[in-house]
Amino acid sequence: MTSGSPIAPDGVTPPVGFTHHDHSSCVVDGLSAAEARCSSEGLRFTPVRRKVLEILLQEHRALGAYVILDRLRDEGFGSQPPVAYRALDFLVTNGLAHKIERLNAFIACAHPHEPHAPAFMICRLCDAVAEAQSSPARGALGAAARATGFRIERTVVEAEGVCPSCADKAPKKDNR
Amino acid sequence: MTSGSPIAPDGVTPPVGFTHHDHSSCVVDGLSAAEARCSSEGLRFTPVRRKVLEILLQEHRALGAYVILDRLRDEGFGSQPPVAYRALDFLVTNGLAHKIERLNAFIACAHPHEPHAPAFMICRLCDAVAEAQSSPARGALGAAARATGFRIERTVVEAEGVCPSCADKAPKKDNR
DNA sequence: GTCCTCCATGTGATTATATAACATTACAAA
DNA sequence: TTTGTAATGTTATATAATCACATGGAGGAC
Repeated sequence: MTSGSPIAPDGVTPPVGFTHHDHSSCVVDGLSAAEARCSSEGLRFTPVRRKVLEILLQEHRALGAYVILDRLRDEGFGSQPPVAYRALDFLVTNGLAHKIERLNAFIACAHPHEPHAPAFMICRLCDAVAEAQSSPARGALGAAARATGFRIERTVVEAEGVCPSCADKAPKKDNR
Repeated sequence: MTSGSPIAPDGVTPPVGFTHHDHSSCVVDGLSAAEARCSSEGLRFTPVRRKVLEILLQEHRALGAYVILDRLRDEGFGSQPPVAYRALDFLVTNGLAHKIERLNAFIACAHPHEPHAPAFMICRLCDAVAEAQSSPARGALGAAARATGFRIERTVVEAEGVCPSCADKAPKKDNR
């Protein structure tokens, strides 16, 4: 979506989130993609839901529900937890946002156009989160599932580590 | 570890957890493996820690910290949250147990012998959890990490779905 | 347009999960 | 035996998520 993503040597498109990019377009594009999706599917993209998505789109980090709630209050919306949780539930259910289980926090979807199995890279130094695609059915997990007869419906794939810019800043192996 | 694991057609050893097996040996073997590991590495396998691992080993399900805490109290240990959380932290840190992030709950490690990147299959109907191996560096996530320069230190891989025995009981596609 | 229904929002209260801070006790090494 | 360190216990609190119920607003049936 964002223009100018460099193509890595092995042909994989690296995800946005750790790299410099035109961030204002993230917000604008994300909101209009959501708008399109909701109108085409008959979903109600109400002010709270829109505002929550906008808050999430403003940073490539996962935000806790209570941080979001604080910002909602500042904007004049309700200030009780269900306000935030309901909007987040709507966004997650409809693929416009994801929950990062490791952090009990939420992030805007980077690929809101089509259904996908997301995977996340979480920097433990700067908290940046980048979304990539996963292919859970392939690989060791898929093989184990087939071997046991387990039917996979949804996957959580999250990698914790150090993003490139933090690795540059602290070139030593900075294991906490 | 458990004797008699059938080998699936494609050569992958299916994980214990969904299949019938000699469960008493899970507990016994798990405790003695932990004992061995701790003594070889100079770790203190204290009564609370041992009891928590025993509680976890008793079922192939993830248990919340407060469930564990209840059982600890029944056994005469301290009854405040840190008692459970500290023991769990010890077990997780030393690879004797894992946290299932999706459930905010804990499970005994099924492969306590060597370092590994675990993957879990969680049945949403009966709550059974089986541990398999993952290979995060291979596959799409590893490619994305290499493409961005992200250094993976730890991965969370959890699949939610329906285990074979629940699928047999409710053969229809039982999407909740 | 009016009514009606459904869904969304707002609020207070509560439950669930996890950590902080500090005192006390057990262990092991010198 | 002294002494430092790690483990345990307790009180209190922080953080995350849900329940239950009242209110309000958008759209369809008529």
